[in-house]
Amino acid sequence: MAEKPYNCGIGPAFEVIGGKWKAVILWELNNQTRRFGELKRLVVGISEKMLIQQLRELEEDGLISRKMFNEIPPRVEYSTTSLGDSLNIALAPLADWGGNYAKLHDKK
Amino acid sequence: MAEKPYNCGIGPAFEVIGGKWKAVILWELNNQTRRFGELKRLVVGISEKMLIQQLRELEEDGLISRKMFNEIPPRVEYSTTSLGDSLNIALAPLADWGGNYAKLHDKK
DNA sequence: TAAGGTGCATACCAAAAGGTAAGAATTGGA
DNA sequence: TCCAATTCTTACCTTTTGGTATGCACCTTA
Repeated sequence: MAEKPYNCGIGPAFEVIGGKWKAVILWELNNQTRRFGELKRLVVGISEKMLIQQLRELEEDGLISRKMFNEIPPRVEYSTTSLGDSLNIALAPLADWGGNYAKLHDKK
Repeated sequence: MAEKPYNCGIGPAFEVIGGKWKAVILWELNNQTRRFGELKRLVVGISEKMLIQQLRELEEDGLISRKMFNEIPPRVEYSTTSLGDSLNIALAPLADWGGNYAKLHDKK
């Protein structure tokens, strides 16, 4: 998933938050800092490998930032950047739509 | 890409418009009916196979409708349903965001 | 001494998504 | 007669994505 050019913004947006997990992860970081373990619990069904991989890519794209504390056991906190915040705002209507759609299609 | 449950609407939404093409296709149908060939030209880079496949799935999910005319050569027109319209509305902020993001990252 | 909590990394594999190429059906027109 | 236009199908393949399993490093606590 990496093509150009696009005649609208949908293409670039999906390059950044496409895939199964990224939007959900970013959404969990909306307005709150989360530890790695927290995210693992919140994002139901994700494996550690995927979580790390997606967090790295979100970081590379400037959507989230990572803060590491030199403690034992280790502690790492993830939070959105201002760019990530702006994306979350843009995702909100889509999340609403998805919520309604899920209700209509009786997904428990 | 087909899991449940989700704790937010982002999951279901991405089940429906996830992937490389669907959102772009739906976007091209925003407020206008398009023929198959038109879409092929508008959605830059898509193959016929992908276009048909994605159109079929969008139809199954109730987002677009297909009108076939018994003419030779054949003519088929695609347009959004009201559900598809509501999704396009929800996608608009994301498209805006993507447009800005693309500018910032000098993707020509 | 052993086990557990944390945040990773890595190797290997399976599944899904996407791409390429070819062809089918129909009729009008050169 | 042969080709063009249009929508769609099919077979085959490559790439991407995601999943499972395992291990590491460090310290705390039992």
